[in-house]
Amino acid sequence: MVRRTSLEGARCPVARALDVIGDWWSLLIIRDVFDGLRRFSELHESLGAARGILSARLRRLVEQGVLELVPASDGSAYKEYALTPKGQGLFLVIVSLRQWGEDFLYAPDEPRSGLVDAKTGEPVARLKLRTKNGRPLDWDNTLVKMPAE
Amino acid sequence: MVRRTSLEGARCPVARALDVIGDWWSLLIIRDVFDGLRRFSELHESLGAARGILSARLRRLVEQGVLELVPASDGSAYKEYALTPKGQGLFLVIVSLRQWGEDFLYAPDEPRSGLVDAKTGEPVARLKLRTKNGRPLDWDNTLVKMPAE
DNA sequence: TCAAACTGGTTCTATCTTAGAACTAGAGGC
DNA sequence: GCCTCTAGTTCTAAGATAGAACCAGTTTGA
Repeated sequence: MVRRTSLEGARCPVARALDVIGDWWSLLIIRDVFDGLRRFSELHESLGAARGILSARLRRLVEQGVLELVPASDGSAYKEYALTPKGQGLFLVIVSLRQWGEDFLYAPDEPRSGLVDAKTGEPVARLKLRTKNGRPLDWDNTLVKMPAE
Repeated sequence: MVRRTSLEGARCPVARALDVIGDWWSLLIIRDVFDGLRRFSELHESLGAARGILSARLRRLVEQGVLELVPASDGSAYKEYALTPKGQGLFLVIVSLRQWGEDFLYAPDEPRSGLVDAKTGEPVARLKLRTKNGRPLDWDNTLVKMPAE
């Protein structure tokens, strides 16, 4: 880790989250696992990260309970990486990053990939902020309420 | 930057997004700006980042069009940082990180902050994945469709 | 008015991380 | 059994960060 100041005990959930998956490679690893890559060598080839770094990141993600090592699905004696429920919970983080990237980081006419319903091919809708009652909300109409303490 | 391999031209929007805001400090800076902090000294105090690092990150975020320098709102000759539309687009990324952090990074009885409607105090709902038609969807029923090329 | 303090940085060095290559132990294939 | 593949570990050079020191322009206040 480069940031020597750990955010582990921070009051802010965003800071805590970034302390776990806010480094250079973790979210890309997790994206690849969501995309079906499981084995060390697959991840190494896909990401191009140095093996030492990849190894350290995977170990940390396992320690943090985001990934777990399970027996390889091809029946060999090797292991592969799988998302825990905690790791699966990161899907919307990936989706929000994807949607932002599609909106602001592509030339207007540049071809781009898109997330679709695997069964019907129907595109996934843009994520939307709503109140618990389902009323749409903009960011400038929100505020963070601190615990009563 | 630590990652020497730039992801700028990557085909994947997640990779492009992380190339812009995937470093150690950028998302925390943006979170603070969403929370109303604007001035260099406010951000420095809130984040505890070294001044040199904070300065470099802010400059990069301005270059990337995520933040912009505007005249300070107190009428002084100083400037302050504000979110551009591109920066405002990151709100759902912050919200998804916040919700994940609240779900998985807090002890069950630990007090936590929450995002609410500023006008009514009504809590913000969990983000939910849906198809364009509004049908709820789980992560394991999605796939990434590549452009026709 | 003019010195002191504040703002918003820049620059410096020691320390830590990363990239990339070389090396290794165990599993599989022939 | 021998060679290759898998999944790492270890090594070094190069690059990034933390924290302190420094500095120019702005504001305060006696």
